[in-house]
Amino acid sequence: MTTELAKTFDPAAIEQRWYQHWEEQGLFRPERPDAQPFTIVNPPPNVTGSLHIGHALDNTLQDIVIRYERLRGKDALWVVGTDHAGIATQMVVERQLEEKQDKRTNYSREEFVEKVWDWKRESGGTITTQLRRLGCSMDWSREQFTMDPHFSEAVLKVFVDLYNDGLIYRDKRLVNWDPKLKTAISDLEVETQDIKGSFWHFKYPLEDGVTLADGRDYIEVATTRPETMLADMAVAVHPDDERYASVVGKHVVLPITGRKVPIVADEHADPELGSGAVKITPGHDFNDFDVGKRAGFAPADMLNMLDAEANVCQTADGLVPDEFLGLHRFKRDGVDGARELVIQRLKEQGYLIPHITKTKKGEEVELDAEPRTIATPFGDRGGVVIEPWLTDQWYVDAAKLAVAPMEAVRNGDIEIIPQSWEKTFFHWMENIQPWCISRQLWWGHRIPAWFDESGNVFVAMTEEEAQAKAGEGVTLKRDEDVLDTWFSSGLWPFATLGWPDENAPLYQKHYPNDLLISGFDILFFWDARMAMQGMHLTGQAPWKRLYLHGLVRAADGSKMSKSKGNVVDPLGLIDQYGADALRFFMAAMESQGRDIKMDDERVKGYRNFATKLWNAARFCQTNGITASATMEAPEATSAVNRWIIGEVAGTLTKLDAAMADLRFDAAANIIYHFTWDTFCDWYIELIKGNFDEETKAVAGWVLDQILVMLHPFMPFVTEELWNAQGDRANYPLITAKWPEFGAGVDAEAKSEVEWLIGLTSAVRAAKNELGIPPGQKLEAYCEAPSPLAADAIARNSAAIERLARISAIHTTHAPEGAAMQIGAGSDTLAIPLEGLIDIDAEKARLTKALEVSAKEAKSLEGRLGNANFVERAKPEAVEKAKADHAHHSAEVERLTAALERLG
RNA sequence: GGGCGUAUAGCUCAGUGGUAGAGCACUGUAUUGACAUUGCAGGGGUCGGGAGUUCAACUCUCUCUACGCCCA
Repeated sequence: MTTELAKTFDPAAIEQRWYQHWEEQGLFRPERPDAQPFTIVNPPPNVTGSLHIGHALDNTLQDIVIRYERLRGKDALWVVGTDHAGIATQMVVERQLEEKQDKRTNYSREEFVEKVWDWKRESGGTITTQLRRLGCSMDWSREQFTMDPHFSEAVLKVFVDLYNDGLIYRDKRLVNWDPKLKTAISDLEVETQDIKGSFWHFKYPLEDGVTLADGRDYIEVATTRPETMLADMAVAVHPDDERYASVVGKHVVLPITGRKVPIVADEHADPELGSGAVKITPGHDFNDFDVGKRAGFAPADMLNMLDAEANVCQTADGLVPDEFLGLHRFKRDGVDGARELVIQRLKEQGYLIPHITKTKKGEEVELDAEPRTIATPFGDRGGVVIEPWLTDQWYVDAAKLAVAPMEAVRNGDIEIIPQSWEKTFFHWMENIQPWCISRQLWWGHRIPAWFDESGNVFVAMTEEEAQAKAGEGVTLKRDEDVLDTWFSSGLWPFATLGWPDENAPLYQKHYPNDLLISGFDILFFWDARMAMQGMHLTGQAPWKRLYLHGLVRAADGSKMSKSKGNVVDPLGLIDQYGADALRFFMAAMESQGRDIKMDDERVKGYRNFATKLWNAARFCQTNGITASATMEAPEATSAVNRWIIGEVAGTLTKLDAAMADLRFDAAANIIYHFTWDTFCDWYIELIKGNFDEETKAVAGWVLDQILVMLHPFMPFVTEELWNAQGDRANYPLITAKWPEFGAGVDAEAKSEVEWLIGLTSAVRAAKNELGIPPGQKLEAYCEAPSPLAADAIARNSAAIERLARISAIHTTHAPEGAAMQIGAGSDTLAIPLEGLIDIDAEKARLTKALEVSAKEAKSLEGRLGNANFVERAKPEAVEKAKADHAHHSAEVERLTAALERLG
């Protein structure tokens, strides 16, 4: 029994119902113990996150692939879950405390972490509900969280193992320090922005009457960060710079602190830039750190002048004047900081070299500093300027781990799609820096390292093991820090499957994963690190293919951002147009290697497409066309039925090819055009009024094939229609079988139907151009029809009458007088129109067509007359040119004759 | 500074070494039952500029211009 359908498709009425049904019935991952596995893991969104348009794209693509593979009979597993998002989550909970005039440090670590868990239980993971609205068919029964006990266990084990392998180590060096969040972050979490700043020039006096060659008793240095002069430890000049050759090895006495620091020769100093001399602050600048090391300063001896909040503290040599202590590094919230005070003092003491410039009027003015654009590092979470800060942190030796993934990409074990990303991948991997993985947070995986009182470290899975290593009676204190969230999400492809238990059934069957789909924006953050960790820990590439998609941009092409207020909410689009339409939009717009511009009109167009299909199904139902019972195409005798079966076969072949290449846009367009153009506009029109048993069976079968092929893209409407078409005996579409049948293209049927279509189109076009009412029925004459035409006419008179509005085609000579000349295939039909049309209009129409064909024929003639072409071109190209030439020549003849007949 | 990408119809985008397509928009037209969230027909592009390779270039190479992204 079919279910009667409403006149208009209403997505909201069916989406939730079907999603619930699928999930409750366990249809996202049916038991298929013997089937070939197919595995995708989703990029775990932040537990604090909510669905944005980028998630919608990413997850739609994954769902299309997973539904496709599930339909193809595979044991398709889509792993889903969220990550604990160390900084983001801790910030959310701290903000909640702030609202109650409370703060984290009012609690013990354990109490605070418990509060985070409370938050997670209450409000975490809203995105998982939102992914359901998009129709994503993940295996929710195995939903994961990076802080789950088994996952945490894996993370600690990885830390311990990598430490034992010498791939994780503790080091004192400069890190990117976020003074707002008071934690180290990795270099990937730093975003460089150009901001307007200043370049100050100072005099550093030379000690003991030493002078430069030109007699000056000072060295000029320049800086964008004057406050750091409180911790300067040297002045560097280029070894080949003759201006300073005589003072290398001598000292300057710093203003304010009175510190005596050496002048060193180092290639870092660029003679072309400014004075050629640079101040060196090894404890607060990455370049200076290296210069300092070369100059013989050990990291432990490098001066530090800032605390964790970037307020000035006393340096080890005690030379910073009291008035600076406690000041913020620079002006903040309208309050002057160390920078401003340093400038003031230098100016007062005559050490500031003013910047002379001219106004627009040409008057000379004196400024404290030269205005400059400065590339400034900001923390991507906290949004404040990053401070290079000298601390002890844990590092991963990324350079060693990067070797295997690079080899995997080179030898094809990992295929990156689109391939153009390979270069970016290699460039980053080849220049990879040590990865700082410790974070000064409370929420996250606490580092399994214990220190004794003399600072010796013991790394172990548990305190007991660490104690055993340290020996009895030794007092141990656990490292306070937690691990970078990406360190744990890098284990996602295998730790979600039961690793490190290598015998875990899921791991055995579903690792390595088949495919990873992610935005290119996390290629380094996540994808590369997964590859590094995966290859080292499991010995295998975590996935065979890596598909990178672009960003979804606002309609004007700008990046979506909350601050710009141009964020499009995918849930709003779903409310408005339905999840199926949004999904289809994402698929149709996803051409490899390009960002997607948001276009509501296009989403609307795909909503219309769903409605079109809905109405086609409705039409089928009212004519007794119902669910088919076979995979095989029904037996067919009529040309139209044989033709449409062949068209399904062709569509299926093209669709499979597009899916194999992950060409989502091509796949979507193939099924779209088959459904709308071929099935709705031609097949249904051709069979109207002729619903014999064969036709009903074929039409029902074709509609079923459409529903299956379209299902990965539009799961809701297809499932609804599938079930409305008849009793499927507990055989839901989501777990149905992908089309599989023996029938192919029937060439005879194809030419016959194409002849019919050609005739119909030609008649419609001619009538339209001559202003004859489209509904008007006419008679035609075809004196000597080709065998194809004769058959087509004899077998399809009803369709010709209904579609082409030709009531009869006589195989006799057309009566004298004005007639419309219609071409169909190689045949010409004359349609007498005495008194109905303007003969001049018909002549004009034919002349226009004649000119087109004559031009084409002439051009092709020229090409075929070119010996070079005939000899050198591919035989197919020559053949095609010959055929085209024959066609156009025939058209010229036909149209000329037609014009002659008109007189 | 280095790398990558993009430039095709009014807009958003496909595209192949053999002479250019889709959706939307636009124009004309159609309404006694699948669908006006529709049907039918149509107009519209020297494929960013220039040079080269080739019998043939939107397609391959070089170069220029514009825009975007990443890294330093």
